[in-house]
This record gives sequence, structure tokens and C-alpha cells, in this order.
Amino acid sequence: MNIGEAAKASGVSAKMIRYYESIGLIPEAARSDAGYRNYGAREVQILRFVRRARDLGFPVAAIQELLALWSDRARHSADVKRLAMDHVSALEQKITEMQAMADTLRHLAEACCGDDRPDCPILQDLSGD
Amino acid sequence: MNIGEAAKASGVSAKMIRYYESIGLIPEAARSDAGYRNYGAREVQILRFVRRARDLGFPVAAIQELLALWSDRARHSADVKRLAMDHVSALEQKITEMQAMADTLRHLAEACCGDDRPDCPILQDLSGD
DNA sequence: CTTGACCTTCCTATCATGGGAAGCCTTATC
DNA sequence: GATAAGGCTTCCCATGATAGGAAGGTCAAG
Repeated sequence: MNIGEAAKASGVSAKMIRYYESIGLIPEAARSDAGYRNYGAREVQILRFVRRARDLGFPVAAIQELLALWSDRARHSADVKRLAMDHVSALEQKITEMQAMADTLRHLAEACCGDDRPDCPILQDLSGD
Repeated sequence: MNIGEAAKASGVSAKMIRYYESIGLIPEAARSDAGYRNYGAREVQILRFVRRARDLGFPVAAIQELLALWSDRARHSADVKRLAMDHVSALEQKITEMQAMADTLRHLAEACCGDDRPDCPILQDLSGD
């Protein structure tokens, strides 16, 4: 399987497959005589794992740990759970921050009549009242 | 006022002040004979505006528009409001996505006993069941 | 044997920010 | 007046994950 087919089969773009290989997230692919990367079912499975983890917002560093745990038969599920919950915490912190921004802005915007007059509490707030 | 003092007064780092100038977000600062940037109250006010807008998560492109509206006495508050609400929409879309990630992960983690055994529904999900 | 679709590597860009080096300027101290 | 400390300048590099593109090699079908 060439990289394009592996990309289709895994949902990871060829560009990203090469990138993941270059940073050591996934092992170097075998090559054909012409230098083309070769992928089998196993490699596609790894790529799918990576894609699912990315879809859940895991940073690449965390995916590296997840992959290591995945292939470690003696793993402790506690380690996986901790990784997951750390990520949940990070997500929720960002969510809280963004929610605060959205709330503030929505509040200001509600007080803005939004017509052709220049007076605007949003700008007033940004300029420090 | 040198750039360091302007940074302290505005809460924008000297590094970022130079960057904002280089991309044209703020006008080029006046210079002393030795080439040092000079800032006055007006410039600090602009920097504070930028910092508040950044704190609310506005991307630089939006801040550029906000600054233009701020200095436009004939502005329509509707334009400001639209900018703000567009940003709120962007924030809330990201929040929704991240909330979905966090919910999924928390759900999976709840089903993970998190002890020294290897069985883990999180890895099971990532590997495609 | 040509054409088109694929592959390779390498460079560039994004967005906002920080770190650091090399060299000049200013201010205070001796 | 010399020197040291600290601030300023520009320029380069790095982040994280992704995309775009150029130049050139390869494969398969016609």
C-alpha cells in the first residue's frame, strides 16, 4: 500500500503521515526499491489510532505516550486514565477561559445598540472606559 | 518613554510591541537619535486597547478592524457589534468541539478502572474497538 | 513511448509568542 | 574619564499541527 492509499484508509493525510514519521511519532515506513513508502494493515491501524487521538484533541506528545502504552501488554490502565484525565483538565481549562471571553463579549454586545450611531460599549470597554 | 516602560505601562511585552509594529497593527513608533522607540500616553492607550482585545481572544486581524473603528468617529456601532458577535460565534464553536472531546474522554475514563491491570476502554476506543 | 497520476524531498506559510545572540546606547558609579 | 550594568536595536530560531507548492523521479495504462 502506498502512502496515498494509507492516507485514505486511515484518514490521515499523506502530508501528516510523513510529518508524524519525521518527528518519530510513528516508526519509519518500509520502502520500495524506488523509495516509495509501504504500508500494511498494522501501519494503517496505528495511523487510525493516531487520528482518533488527534480527533480527541490529544497533543502529539500525549499520543506518543498513548501509543507506547497501547503496545505495552504490561501497562497499567491507571497510566492511560491519568493521561486522559490530564487532557480533560487541559481542555476544560481552555473551555473555561474561552467561555469567560464569550460571556464578557456577549454581555458587552447586548449593551450595544448595533445601529449606525458610533456609541459602542464594546469599544468603550476595550479603551479602558 | 522607552519600549520597556511602555511595555510595563500597557501590559504588552516589548517583544510583542515590536511585532505588532512590524505587521502594521500599530503605527511605527517615533525614534530617538540613537534609534530607540519613543512612546507617549496615546501610544500606551493603543497598546492597552490591543492587549484587552487579545485578552478577549480576538485575532490580530480583528483587532486591526477594531482599531480602525475605534479611531473612526463616523463608525457604525453595528460594525463593532458584528465583529464581536462573529468572534463569539468562533469561540462558541471551539468550545462546543472541545466540550465534545472532554465529554467523550471523561465518559471513557469513567469506564476505565484505572488500576494496575492493562485492560482499558480508552485504548480500546482509540484502537477502533 | 508518452501521459497522467503518484511518489520523493525540501522550502514556505500559518498564528502569536518567546528565547537568544551580537552589538550599540545610556546611566550610574568609581 | 573609564567601566560596568542594563536597556535598546536587529536578526535568527523555535513552538504545534497543518497545508501548499516546486522540482524531479516512478509507475501504469494506453
